[in-house]
Amino acid sequence: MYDRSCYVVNAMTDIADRTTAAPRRKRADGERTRSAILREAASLATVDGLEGLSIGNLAAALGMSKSGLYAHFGSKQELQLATVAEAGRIFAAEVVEPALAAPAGLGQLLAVCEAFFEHLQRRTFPGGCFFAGAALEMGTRPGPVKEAVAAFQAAFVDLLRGFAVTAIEQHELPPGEDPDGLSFELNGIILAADANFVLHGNTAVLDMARRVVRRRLGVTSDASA
Amino acid sequence: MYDRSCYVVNAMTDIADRTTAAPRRKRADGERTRSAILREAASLATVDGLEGLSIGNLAAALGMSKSGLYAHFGSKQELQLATVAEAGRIFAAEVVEPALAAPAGLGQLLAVCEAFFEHLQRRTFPGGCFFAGAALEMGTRPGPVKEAVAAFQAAFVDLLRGFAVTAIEQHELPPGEDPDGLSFELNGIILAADANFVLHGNTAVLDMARRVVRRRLGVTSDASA
DNA sequence: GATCAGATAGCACGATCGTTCGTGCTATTA
DNA sequence: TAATAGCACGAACGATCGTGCTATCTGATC
Repeated sequence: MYDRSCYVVNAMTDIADRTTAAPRRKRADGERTRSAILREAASLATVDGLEGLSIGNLAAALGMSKSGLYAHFGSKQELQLATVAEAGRIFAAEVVEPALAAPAGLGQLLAVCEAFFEHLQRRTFPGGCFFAGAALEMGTRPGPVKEAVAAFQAAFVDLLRGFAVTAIEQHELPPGEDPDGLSFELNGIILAADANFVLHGNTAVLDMARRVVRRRLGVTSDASA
Repeated sequence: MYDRSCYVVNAMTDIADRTTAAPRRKRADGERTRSAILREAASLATVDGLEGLSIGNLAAALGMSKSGLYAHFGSKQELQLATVAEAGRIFAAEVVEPALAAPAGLGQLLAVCEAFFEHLQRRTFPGGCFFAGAALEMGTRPGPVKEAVAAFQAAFVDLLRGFAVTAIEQHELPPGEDPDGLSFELNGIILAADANFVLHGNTAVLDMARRVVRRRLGVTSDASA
């Protein structure tokens, strides 16, 4: 069922894009600045949180004025929404898309976990996984930002689930395996890896997470050396 | 190895208590007020975060003045440390101690997970697990508050690990089982349950988490009805 | 090259942040 | 009962928050 994966990936990539109306931009420098702002915003948000992210700090980090930055979005909430969308694009590019190159089924399931651990280890963001932090932070704050984060998180678990279903169909996993339970578990391992990595900064927890994933999926750890 | 569990539990209960110097209190009403402040602070922190928790909001929620509240702690960081300690006491009382009543080994492993899920379902805190949110939030902010949160999180995983070791010694788990990997996994399931519950507010994810835990521990789900 | 919309900056606003100070009030104790 | 000390208060501080308004500048279009 390749269609299912494609659907979910497209959903993940475009989730927050469709939450913002078309801005009708004309000049290229503005678009460049906007991209630079969002990249920095996503990075800062993993440290200070989406709510703790302030216009003043963000502008100072980019060497521009508060009002000049503010004019790109019109409100803090729009900035947050655009930041979530940017983080989604980065996540899709760094974690999801590399996994799609792997063999469908168990291969993609392993690949997406490995890509996530590399995403952490490479320290794309100083505060670990953007969405892990954003989910816990915004979960208690109703509004469009929370909805965007929740939709992305659900789409990611759905992606895992789709890989698991294919793996079961291809008899790479026991027929009695529950796709919902498995995707829930793998998501948990990913969250535990992020939490421990952020808290203790030790890359050893990522190796532990890799071992746990392989063991859970019944893969003989020949690639550990 | 009952001593091991006791050691960890005491460590968890007292982790943040020893981080604050003796305040030399004399009057009973002050102690009562302080307790009320900390209970409310722990609750508010699961919604706004430990950093987003503001003196003004906290005072307003308690119907007292900012300065009157502030005098109890002397700085926001001291308030945060005391709040972490209070949350630790609540977690120990609601999640850890009930589990100690269960049969040592696998029984305690199951009981502590179940107690955690009930802790969520009962909505002790409006924002789910205090430490799950605090870990992601403070992980990127070096200082004594982060250290207290990290110590508590490590102590909890150690608790799980101790239960797992006992369960293996008692042949309730396969001899090849890895206590580090298992405690890491269970911690992940707990984090996933919290994240999903907070994001989507659906108690169904808790039932899913219960199923996943029982299946992971090889328990026949006779208690599902 | 003139025109115009978009990009950026400067300045100021009301609100809220953590924090400090001085002052009564009250529970405790000698 | 008088003295002491902890508790709570109102007011105010400098700083920063998100958010507007206005002016200047600059890249794109004819």
